[in-house]
Formats: sequence, C-alpha cells, structure tokens
Amino acid sequence: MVSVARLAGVSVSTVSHVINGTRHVEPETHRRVIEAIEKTKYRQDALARAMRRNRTDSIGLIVSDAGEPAFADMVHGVEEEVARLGLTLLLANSAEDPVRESRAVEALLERRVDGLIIARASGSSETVITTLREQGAPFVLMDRLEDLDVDQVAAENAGAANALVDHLVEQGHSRILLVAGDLKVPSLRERTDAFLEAVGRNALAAADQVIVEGPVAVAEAEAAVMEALSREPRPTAVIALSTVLAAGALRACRVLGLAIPRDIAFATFDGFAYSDLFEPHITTVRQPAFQIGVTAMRLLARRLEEPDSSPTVMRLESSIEYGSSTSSRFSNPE
Amino acid sequence: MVSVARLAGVSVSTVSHVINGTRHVEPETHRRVIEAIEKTKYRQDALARAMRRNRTDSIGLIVSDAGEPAFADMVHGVEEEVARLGLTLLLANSAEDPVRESRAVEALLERRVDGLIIARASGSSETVITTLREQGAPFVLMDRLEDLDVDQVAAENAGAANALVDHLVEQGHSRILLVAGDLKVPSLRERTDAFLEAVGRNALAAADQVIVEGPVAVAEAEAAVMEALSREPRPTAVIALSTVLAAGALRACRVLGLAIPRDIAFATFDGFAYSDLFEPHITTVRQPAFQIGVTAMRLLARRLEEPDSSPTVMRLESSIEYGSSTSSRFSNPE
DNA sequence: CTGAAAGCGCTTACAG
DNA sequence: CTGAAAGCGCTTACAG
Repeated sequence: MVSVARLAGVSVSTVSHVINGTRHVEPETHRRVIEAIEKTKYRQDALARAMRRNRTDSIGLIVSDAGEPAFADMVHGVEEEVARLGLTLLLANSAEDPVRESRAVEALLERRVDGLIIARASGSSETVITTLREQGAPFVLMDRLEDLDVDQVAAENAGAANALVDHLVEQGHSRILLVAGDLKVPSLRERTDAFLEAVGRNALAAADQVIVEGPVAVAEAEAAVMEALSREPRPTAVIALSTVLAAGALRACRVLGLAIPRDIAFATFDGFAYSDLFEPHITTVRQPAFQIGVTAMRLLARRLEEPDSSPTVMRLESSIEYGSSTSSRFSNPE
Repeated sequence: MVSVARLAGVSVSTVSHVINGTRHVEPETHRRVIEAIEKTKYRQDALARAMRRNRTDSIGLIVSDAGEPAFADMVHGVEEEVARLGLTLLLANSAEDPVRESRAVEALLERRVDGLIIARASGSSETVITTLREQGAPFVLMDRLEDLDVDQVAAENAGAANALVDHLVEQGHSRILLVAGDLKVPSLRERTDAFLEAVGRNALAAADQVIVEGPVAVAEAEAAVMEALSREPRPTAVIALSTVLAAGALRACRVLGLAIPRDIAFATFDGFAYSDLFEPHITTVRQPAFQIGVTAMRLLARRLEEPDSSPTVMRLESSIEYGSSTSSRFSNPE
C-alpha cells in the first residue's frame, strides 16, 4: 500500500479512500492511484482490513456433513442467499463430532466471521452456545433446534411424522418399527415424539411398536435393525428417521431377505438423492432443505442489522412423497 | 492482551510467550499469566496473529459441489488429513461457475490460507492459475488435471473407461451411447478419449457410436439423451460419465419406457450414494475419492514444507462395480 | 480536496 | 529470565 502511495505520489490515506470509495478524491489523483494499484499488482490485505473494521463480510456455516442430501440442499440454500448479499461463505463439517464442531466454531470466530449458522452435532456441548454468547457472535441454529431464545429455523417435523403414521395405518399396518437413531438430536427426538403421539391417536398397541434408539452410523443402524426384525411378531412396516438410518435399515432388510413392500413396508425421512430413478420407490418425507438454508441466512442477516430484535423461530412445512414402498397393493401408485 | 499483562503484572511479550510457549518463563510468572488469561476471558486474536506470522494454519478447498457423492468423499479425505495435521479447513463450492470460483479463490487468499486445493470449475479461466502463481500461493489441483507443471492428483480415468467398453463388448454390445457432458472438464475429456480409443481397439464401427456432448445439468442431460435414444438404430448400451449425467440419462430412459437392462444396458462413472440398495444395480466406475482427498492434502503439505520441490502428478486407480444393469443375462450377477 | 499520525492486537528481534 | 519497542498492513479521526 505504501508502495502504491509512493508510485502515485499520494499518501496512504488517499490510497485507502480510493480503494474503499470512502471520500471524494480528485479524478486525476484517482486515476493515478488506480494506475499505481495495477502497476504494483497491489491486493488489499483482508486481514489487516478486518482487524481495523471489525467486519469481514463473511459468515460461517457448520453442518455435520455437507455430503448428506438434506444438508447439501441446506448448504445450497445458504450459498444462494450469501451470494445475493455479496458475502462470502466459509463452510465446515463437524462430522457429528462435538470436538470438531467446537474447533470449527473457534476457527471461524477467530477468523472473525460476522455471524454463524450451525446445525449442531449430536453430542454438542452447551459450551458452544456459551462461547458464542460470550463472544457476542450473532448466530442462528439450523435444522436442530433447542429450547433457547435465539434465531432458529428447521422443518416442521411433528406434522410429517403424524401423517406418515396415519398413512401406514390406512394401509393396514399396526406394528411399526421406528429407526429413531440418536435421540439427543432434536430433529430425531421431535419425529419420535410425534410418532408416539400418532400411535396413541390411532389406538395402536404401544407394545406392538418397536423403537430402535441409538445408532448413528449406517453399520450400527443395520445391526440394530437386524436384531429388531428378527424378533416375533415381526413389525410389518419400518420408518427410518434419516438418510443414514434408512440406508442401514434397508441393508438389514436385504440381508434378512425381506422384500419391499411385499414382506415389509418402508418409509423414511430425508431419503436418497435421485431416488425417483430407482426401485423400490420409498415413501419419503422431504423437508424444504434449500428454503431452510435461505431462511437461516435471512435470519442471520436481520440479526446483523438489528442486533437487538427479538429472536425468531421458524418452522417450514415438509411434504411427503408417497412411493410403492408403503403401498399394500404391491404396485407403484405414481 | 494488555489487560492480561497488567493483571499479571508482566509485559505483553511475556504474555505472548506464555501463550505460544515460545520461550521459557518462570513457573510462578507462568501461573500468574494463565490465571490472568482465565480471569479476563482473553482469546487470542487470530487475525492479528496471522498478520504477524504470515501463516494461518488453515487451508482452502474449492470443489464444484460438496453435495455430489464423488466430491463429498474427496472432501472427507481432505478433512481427515487436515485434522491429522492440526489445521483448519475452509470449504467453498463453486457451483461449477467460474465467477464464483474466482471469488472463492480471492476470498480464501485474502484470508491468508496457507494453501489451496482446487477441483476447477468447468469454464474456469486461466486467470485463476495466474492469480495463484502471482500471489505465490501454494496449491494443488484435484480431480481435474491440466497440462501444468504443478502438484495434481486425480483418478486414473483412461484405464477404467477402457475396461468398461471391453465389458460392454463382451456382453455383445456394439452400439454405445456415451453421455460425455462438458468436454472442457478434463476428467470427462480423458474418459471420452479413452472411450474412443477402446472403440477403435475393439473394432467397433465409429459411425455406430453416439456421443452426447455438452449437457451439464440433469435436465439438459435428460433432453439430450432423449433425443439421442429416439434415433434409429438405437444404441444398446449407455455410458454416463458422471453422477449428474447418469441421473439425466436414467430419466430419459424412464420417459422412453426403456427398461434396464432388458431394453438397454447402462453403466456410469461415479454413480449414486447407497446404490447397492436399489434396483437396477448400475455398473459403476468408482474412483478412490476419499484417497484422492487425502493425497491432495499430503501433496499440499509437502509443498508447504518444501516450496521448491518438483511438482508431482498422481493418478489413483479406479475400480469397477459390476451390476445387473450391464448383464445380458438379465439377472443380478452379484 | 489531501496528508500525518494514531491505533487495531499481536510477534519478535534486541537489550539487559 | 523479562521488558520496551518496532512493525505487520490497514482505517479513520484530526488538521489544514
């Protein structure tokens, strides 16, 4: 910068003002400075700049795995809104690991992102929230909501879970296996609670329902579902609460030689990419993942503008794609 | 930092040295400093630190879409190695858009990442490379290699494409539709060239082969394949060169009512997540994506340590998963 | 309309 | 073993 100033025969203040357009400078001087910038191949040092401005025009996004379809779409949504606002996105995966999540938060905070969007990891400790608050960092919670007075956005889980159970009951099922996974994850907990409520509302025998709680990875889900489906009387329908759990459960069905829907009905939340192209067509609850991402970024933008506005919690409606996997007519209703 | 120093009754230099363990300090003094740090809830300012050190211990990774299965795995590989090295990863999607790619490079460079790993976007302009070189930023090219004297790593594409054609010929096919996509993408170009070579080697009539060039998005691929499969004589086998192209091609087959493999054989590169769980089982070339990510980070780490070592270009072997989609026996060979 | 100078929060020779 | 001070590359009152 000083060499630019020298070459243009002006002060560094003037160079700074030319670059940032922050005060008027004579056209002629302006031209000389621009020229000098090009000649010296000068690039602004964002670090030094951020240090003075206390802003970086960048925001951080942490999800457990941007490779999972639902998160991938949320990321796309955030990206779209970020681009529209002229900001930069720094993305990090926590791999569902609280330690990596904390590290990512620290790293992003250290890099002075202006705000953070977080889909918290399962065992995520409260210190993450505490850290954020202590630092006074604006943030919004995405997908996995807590009972906290902060900005949050996620899919409306309860209604979809209810509708799914109603659908299965209509198809004549009364013994359902719920592959619930890690109930420390708020979204899974919500879906499970709604499932239980729907079971009661439909007057299904509580003792006939099986809930597989705990598995996180595909292999764990497979093992747990194998076990659950080996007991008598066998459930006649499966609901998996996430893509990973569905993958494990499907693997278990295959190993046990259970055909879908002939031997067992199957439905899932989130589901698989391009699933319309493959058999079986699995009945799937789709959350408006892209829109959730967009909304998260909008909430954050508002928080940045009005730091003292009262927090908003938003729930976006999910929809259900019905497939042959839950059709008792053994045919594809599509 | 100055308030920590005051509270501990020492100089800021001592505080700095305690934090970084960069020189010996009396145990008693050390204790007082630590205490003061805790009492003041002091956090190091990474920006100021980076500014002085000229290092940030972070690296940048740009892919077109971390949501695509192959890239997702490469990202995971990079992440693993990054974690092992105690670094931080900043991830960005280019959405296959040269403008966004440039912006991401600028943003990461401005944030002073120590190095960059890039899977270049399709229309990626040469200025990206030029910028990187001008800045003297260490970088490695991943997945999409160029004829440049820089560190690079990707799957070995030619051998796999050759083997795939041989396989189809063995199954009796002689009219193949290659859904090649955007031939500006080096990996697709390599696969296409190898396809052509294999066609020649197997003495197939060049005029019987159809190459669909151009489509990038799913819908574009669908339209182009629809067209290609509507002409007579119809190809008896399809090879798609990427996940997205395969999705479009499968959609076209479905619209045309072509069953796989009964009416047409189908094979693809990269393929779908959890594809073993669904029908049809599509013959798929799997690149060692995770390992490619790991290797990219290793190459970068070496570059950081030895800036003047000569560049390495690495090719990692792909493998082929054979599925019923290319089985002329109409049965699942698994 | 422009410049000299303070200061952001650190690190690191230099001196003692 | 420790401190005073220069300097990293910027921005921004302050003065003219």
